[in-house]
Amino acid sequence: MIKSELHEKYSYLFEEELLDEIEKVGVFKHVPEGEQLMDIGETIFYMPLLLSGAIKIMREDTDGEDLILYFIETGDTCAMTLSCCMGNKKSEIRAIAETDTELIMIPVKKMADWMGKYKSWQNFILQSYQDRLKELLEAIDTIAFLKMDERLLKYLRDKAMVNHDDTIKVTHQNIADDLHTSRVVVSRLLKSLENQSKIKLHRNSITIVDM
DNA sequence: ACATTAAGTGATT
DNA sequence: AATCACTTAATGT
Repeated sequence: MIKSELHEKYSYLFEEELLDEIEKVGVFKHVPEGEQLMDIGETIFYMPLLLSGAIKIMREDTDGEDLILYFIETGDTCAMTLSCCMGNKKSEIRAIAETDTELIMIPVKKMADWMGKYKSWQNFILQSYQDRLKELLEAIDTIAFLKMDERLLKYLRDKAMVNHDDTIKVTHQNIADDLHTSRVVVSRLLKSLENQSKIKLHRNSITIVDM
């Protein structure tokens, strides 16, 4: 079961021997929606390879308030673990399962081995690093340059994307927490987005009209 | 029927 | 955009 899923999702990236090694040392894990995978300051021992689902990556401000950075999906890995093999052992971010997620945990010490051994692994790591960096820059742009209503719309679209569903199950308060603003502001902006026919509001859920 | 939680709104800073 | 204060609507017990 693990084997078939692993091959299905990663055979286009990795050669057979590497897939076999991953299978041998990797630990399969199912993470239910909402569960925290990693917290700020925690030591990283495993690098996660996503098989299905999505994970929300959050940063924390000085008062302990959260702010969403981005989502990672199937085929992605965590950039934090990548910088880990360069000496950083503690996580700078918090990771929470956005949906039910299946992943394979690979011991961090294997990463360095495989870097020299498998070209495909090296490519994957470098590519992931690049992807994450790009997403981080995008997150900065979003926070710095977009107005709240644009941020909100982007958030909703991203969320719909990773959930593969244009109806999102959230409360206004949940959104406010993720975007680091207040519930009242979210309610008002959502209302105006609804008036622009971009979304439809229901209790505990929001439907995106035009993707 | 009542309590609780989510959402809507005016006014103020 | 944040906060307060209050209202209204939906849902659970």
